[in-house]
Amino acid sequence: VSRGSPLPLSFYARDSREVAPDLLGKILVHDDPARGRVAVRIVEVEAYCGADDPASHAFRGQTPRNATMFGPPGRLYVYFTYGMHWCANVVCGDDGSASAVLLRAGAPVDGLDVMRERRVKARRDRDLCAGPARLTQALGLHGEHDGTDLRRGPARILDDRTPLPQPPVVSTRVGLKPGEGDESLWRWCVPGDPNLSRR
DNA sequence: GGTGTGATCGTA
DNA sequence: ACGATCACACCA
Repeated sequence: VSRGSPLPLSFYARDSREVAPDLLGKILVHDDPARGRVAVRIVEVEAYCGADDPASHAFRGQTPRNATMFGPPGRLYVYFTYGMHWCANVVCGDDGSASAVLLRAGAPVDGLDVMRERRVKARRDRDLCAGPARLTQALGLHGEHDGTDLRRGPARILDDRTPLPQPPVVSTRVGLKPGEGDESLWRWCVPGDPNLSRR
């Protein structure tokens, strides 16, 4: 089901606002040695723009937590928040630019049974990956996957050249404080997809 | 469908 | 103290 080719480094080595819409429709896979393969098709993303973006973890400079953001593109930046959730980003741009794309939602395509076990609270399948922390939990990703090379695994992004059903729709980012970049149109999603974090 | 609130702890 | 969130209660 989840097949495709890794994306070239040049795909990731661009501004996150260019990479973000291009990530829609791509396959995010986690080949867990213990649980097997789980995979989703990416349907919702947000761009975070390094030191210039007050909403970005990179805004206040490099720390041990966000170091992966400041590294080379094509890696996974996984962070812990609200004392209980993990969220995952794709590192973009040049080495040191700290540009990244938050993965906010996916359409499950493989390993549905394992996702349901990991996300016992999900009432229906469309809740499995509808949200950044839900997606990360369903895929079985956490702190140990911070820094993963997305062209190598165990977490990877694949392109199976499936066209989007409709062109991406842009909107404002979710969960930001007023005045800290909340007005920027840096969220993209596949319109009408049932797995979005907001309907 | 919508809104409001508590959980829970690493980070700065 | 606060957070790139979630689940649940409750109202419509």
